[in-house]
Amino acid sequence: MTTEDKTNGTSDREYSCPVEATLSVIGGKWKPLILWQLKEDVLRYNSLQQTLPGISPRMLTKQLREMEDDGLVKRKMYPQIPPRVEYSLTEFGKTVIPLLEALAGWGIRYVEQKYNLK
Amino acid sequence: MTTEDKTNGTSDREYSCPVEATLSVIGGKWKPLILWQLKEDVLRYNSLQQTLPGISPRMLTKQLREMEDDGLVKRKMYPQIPPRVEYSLTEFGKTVIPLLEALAGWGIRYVEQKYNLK
DNA sequence: CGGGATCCGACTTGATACTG
DNA sequence: CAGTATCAAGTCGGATCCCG
Repeated sequence: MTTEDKTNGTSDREYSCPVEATLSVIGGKWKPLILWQLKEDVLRYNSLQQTLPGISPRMLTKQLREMEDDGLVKRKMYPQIPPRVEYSLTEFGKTVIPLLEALAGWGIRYVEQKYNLK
Repeated sequence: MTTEDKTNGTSDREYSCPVEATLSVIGGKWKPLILWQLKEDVLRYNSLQQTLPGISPRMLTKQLREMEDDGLVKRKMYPQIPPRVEYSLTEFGKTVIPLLEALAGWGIRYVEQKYNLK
């Protein structure tokens, strides 16, 4: 961590609008997908990577760390050789699921109206 | 409009996930704010610009056009000198408002948990 | 196995000046 | 008034390669 490369660094930001705050938390390219995978499962790093089509380790780690910092995701590591790390949603993290469902629901209607009526 | 500059061109994209689709529509930096302003008012270009703190004309136009293409915003122009253009939400556009409210609601809880519990 | 460190290109946004 | 045109800067995500 030298000149860092923080992406959505949600730390110490001020939000003029709470919608912005939410989007900065779930708006990462892979975050919705990751959250969705963790919805009802505890998953290891590699399992996550396999369920996500084409995510690079860099991105997976980065987005997981950010969501960890934001209190959505819990990281549990077992000090073994080889290491074993499990990711899961925190209680607070689970509160985003309905939000994701709402976003998905609207997205479906959006796609419909776009390709039927236009 | 020569070499084009399309940003979130939501045209002809394929979404593996409907959440992505939604975010591409409302995820622009100023879009939530613009939609919020239009929630119950019809506004002219300049009025919009004045209610948005620090948006450049370029961005305002771009995001409005995208939302117009996506069927959220209606643009009505009166061919006068000087010109008069009014922006408003379409019926479909109004369906995003509850979504924005949900996002805002969660954002508020997020900020609370972040600064109280940490 | 679960990452960290680098480097880079593409996309997104901003600042400003100008115009029908 | 309601935008365009242009140029510059910032941000995000991807590709590797390497390590404990």
